Amino acid sequence: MRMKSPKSDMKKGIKKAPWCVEEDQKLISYINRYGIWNWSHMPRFAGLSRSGKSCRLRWMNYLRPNLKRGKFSKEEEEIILVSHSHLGNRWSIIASRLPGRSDNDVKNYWHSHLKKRASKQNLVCEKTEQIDMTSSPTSDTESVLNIQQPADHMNDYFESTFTFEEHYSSSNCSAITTDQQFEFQDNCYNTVSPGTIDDLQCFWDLLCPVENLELRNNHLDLFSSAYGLHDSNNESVTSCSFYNSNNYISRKVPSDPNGFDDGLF
DNA sequence: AAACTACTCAACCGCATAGGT
DNA sequence: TACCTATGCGGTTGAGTAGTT
Repeated sequence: MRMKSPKSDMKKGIKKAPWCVEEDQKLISYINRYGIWNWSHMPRFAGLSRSGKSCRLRWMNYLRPNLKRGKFSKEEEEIILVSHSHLGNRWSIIASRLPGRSDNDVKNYWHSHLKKRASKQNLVCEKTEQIDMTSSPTSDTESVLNIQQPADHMNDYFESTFTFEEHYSSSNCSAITTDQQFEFQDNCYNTVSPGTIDDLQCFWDLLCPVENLELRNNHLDLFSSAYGLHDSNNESVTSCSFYNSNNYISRKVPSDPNGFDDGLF
């Protein structure tokens, strides 16, 4: 929507205008293939005349999988209202309680729909009353604030890569129960990735253009992994997440690299 | 139908912070 | 320790759209 491009901004050949379909497709296909490893270098490798910031914003607010479009539900409105009354304008934290909504969405919705309503109901957060994160929530809001706690834990674990909901959005995965959520959470905590996937990604990113190589498997990219897990038989397994152009898929495979034989490497 | 107004929301800006050198 | 770079966040802007007169 913002169309103005100050002359100073044009110096570096960085485009500032609404994204077109072609640009979206370039960004999506790049991320599908290589994942998110460096926003600032991404535009150059993806062939986009955009800043890394702009690419990140476009992806986070508009292009990433499982973003909800359309109207906010009553429940979502309530979560925003109650959360804002305690947290103030901490949109990213509030948005983390609303799966599929970006902080920008929540912020816009607040300003356009909820601000007036909240002030009428005296729900606007006073600066002096902003929540002390170390204190317990009051009893009347506790239930609302706790609704998304399991998802929050998972979001913390996966940080900027993908959310718990996205992780389980694959059509290959049936509905996930609360017990399964906690089981997954317990499995994932305290595990440390040796970083080999990142190393491999960088290696390919650097080598492919130079050597004119193709990844052996470009329709199913390894997205993340967690080592040091054990299955029900106490066998050592590695939890791997893949992105197959449409969905995230989670699989547990034997930790022994020799047992990892699905043609990826 | 035209003009005006209010609203929506995509996108940019500036700042704070973290991590690397 | 200082500096640099990358990232994330909240504030703000302004074109497009919907509603009203």
